[in-house]
Amino acid sequence: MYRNRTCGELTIADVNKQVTLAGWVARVRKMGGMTFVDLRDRYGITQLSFNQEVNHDLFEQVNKLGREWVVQVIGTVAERSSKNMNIPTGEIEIIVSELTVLNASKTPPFTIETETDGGDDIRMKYRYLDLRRDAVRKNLELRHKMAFETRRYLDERGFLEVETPVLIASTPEGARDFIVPSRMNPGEFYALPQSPQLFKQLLMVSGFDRYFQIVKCFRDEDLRADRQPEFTQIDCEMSFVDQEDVLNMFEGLTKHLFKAIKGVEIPDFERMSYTDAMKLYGSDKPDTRFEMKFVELKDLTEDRDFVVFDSAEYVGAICATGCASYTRKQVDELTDFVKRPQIGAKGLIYVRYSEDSSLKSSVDKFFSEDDLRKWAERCNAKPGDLLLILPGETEKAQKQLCELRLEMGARLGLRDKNIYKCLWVTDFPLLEKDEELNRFFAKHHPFTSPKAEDIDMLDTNPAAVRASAYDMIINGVEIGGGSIRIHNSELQKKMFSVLGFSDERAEEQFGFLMDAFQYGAPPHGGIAFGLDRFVSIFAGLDSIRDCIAFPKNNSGRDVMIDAPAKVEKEQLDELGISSKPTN
RNA sequence: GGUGUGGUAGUUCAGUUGGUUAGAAUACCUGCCUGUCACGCAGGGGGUCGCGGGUUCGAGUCCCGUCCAUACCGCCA
Repeated sequence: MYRNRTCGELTIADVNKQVTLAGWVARVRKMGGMTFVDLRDRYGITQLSFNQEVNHDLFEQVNKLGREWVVQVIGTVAERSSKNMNIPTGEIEIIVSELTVLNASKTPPFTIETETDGGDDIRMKYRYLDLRRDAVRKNLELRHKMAFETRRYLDERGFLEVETPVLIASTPEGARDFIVPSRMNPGEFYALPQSPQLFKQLLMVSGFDRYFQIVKCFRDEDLRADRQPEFTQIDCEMSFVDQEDVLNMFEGLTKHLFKAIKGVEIPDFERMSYTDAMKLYGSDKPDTRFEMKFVELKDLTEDRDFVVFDSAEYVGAICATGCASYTRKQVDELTDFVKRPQIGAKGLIYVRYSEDSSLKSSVDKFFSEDDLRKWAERCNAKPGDLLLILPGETEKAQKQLCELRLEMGARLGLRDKNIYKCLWVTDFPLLEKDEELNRFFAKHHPFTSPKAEDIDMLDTNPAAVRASAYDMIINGVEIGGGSIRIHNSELQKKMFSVLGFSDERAEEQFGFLMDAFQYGAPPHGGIAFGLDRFVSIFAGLDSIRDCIAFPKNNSGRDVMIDAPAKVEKEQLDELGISSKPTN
């Protein structure tokens, strides 16, 4: 037996007990005639105490220990003469009688402490050491709890977890697929799933009316702080449901997770149509922790010979509460912010609504104080506020104003990580037009059902057709999304035709689905959550990498195992693949 | 593919206008220390300034190229 207790559980109640502990040497403090060792496992830290006079040989032995050595000790729990109330085990220590080195360790490249001195790069290379740190370990524990509570909630409601294949076929729409060559079928390839979409719909046809799966998905696209090439979804599907049923079920799941894990009661989610979200926040995933909604000023800005406004399709403003005192420098910073190429505004117009009720703007040459007052009234501005105005082509200006709004929210401290605002965005457009290719793409995916009342417009005005699709947004992060699916083969065929698929191509790619729909497909719909993002929100993380045990870096590399890597020519030959020499 | 930021000791960073032998903290090693818990004190070792080229009497510092990391844009049904 290596141990009978862990390093996080012994308290004053255990005094005089003989215990066996095993763990890692976190720190050795040599005091001359005494040495203290912090012994660490994933449950905590327990202090070991060694006295030169009590056991000279043992004392010699302990003074040879280095950081991260793995040791086993047998000893007696004792009350400390000087206590450390900062740690749970701080009232006791182990008077060690026997010490066994189970394994020595090289000095780690960075310190294994809550506040490590290691940068991202080195921590990823030695991720197995990074994971010893409690900050990182806690994220994985949280992740486990969330997955566990999700399973509990869904199981209690009759959901079955069913595994779907990882080696599937590539499909044309959506993200780039990861491709896997088939040795037994030379020249042919599997693809890794971007989601189990088709399989879960087929499971509905099979009668598994409540399905879920916590499942890895794969997308071969560039990475971001919130995007990994392999990521985990809580994938769900239900039969005999309408949109309202799905929303209620998974609003319930979300509330359950908040309650069970964070002890937070979340009120009923706000709901917002896609159109409103775009109009009021310039985003289909608005951060609703703060208002600062867009206000349209176009009609109030006309006929003053200010060409910037007159030529603009849209003039939008946000009201930054209490920011009238912003200095020239601060306003310039904001101007530079919106002029960055990533945002691309030409400039920023401001109106300062001073405490003395006077109004001053960067466009005083064209507008009277009365004009400005009308703007301020419409924005519901009070003395002391600052209006920030961006003109331009509607979609672009709204996007820019959205970035500015988020920046202002951050500057004003309105994006508190401990506040959670949950939101359903609904009524997404079914289709999105690619102007270059002059064809429509599915905004969600090609299996999303149009709203019943909009189906007629599929022929006449496809762009106006709304989908029974919905996203769950928490604090401006897209946590999940789903839709009611098409379950009728004729409508599905129609959808493919609107998307520009020939009958032959639709048949070739998705014939099995339309076949299945002809064998009694029930009405169904579902949703998928990004578990990594969900955990990150709960943990207050900026990057999903911190809640993934072994994440990829920005270039899609695992720097620890050094993947991806070249393979032997023999392997390629066997697969019938010729390697293209690269420079 | 693009834009910004960064790359200096094991690690995290500082390094002025281009000017002596490139510094600090921490980690590591040695010694002292019987109640520490970020122990303390004294001493020591440790550098291809990412890489390549250029300008210059002289480059960590300026210029060009390149690689890597990172945030974002494009992309992500």
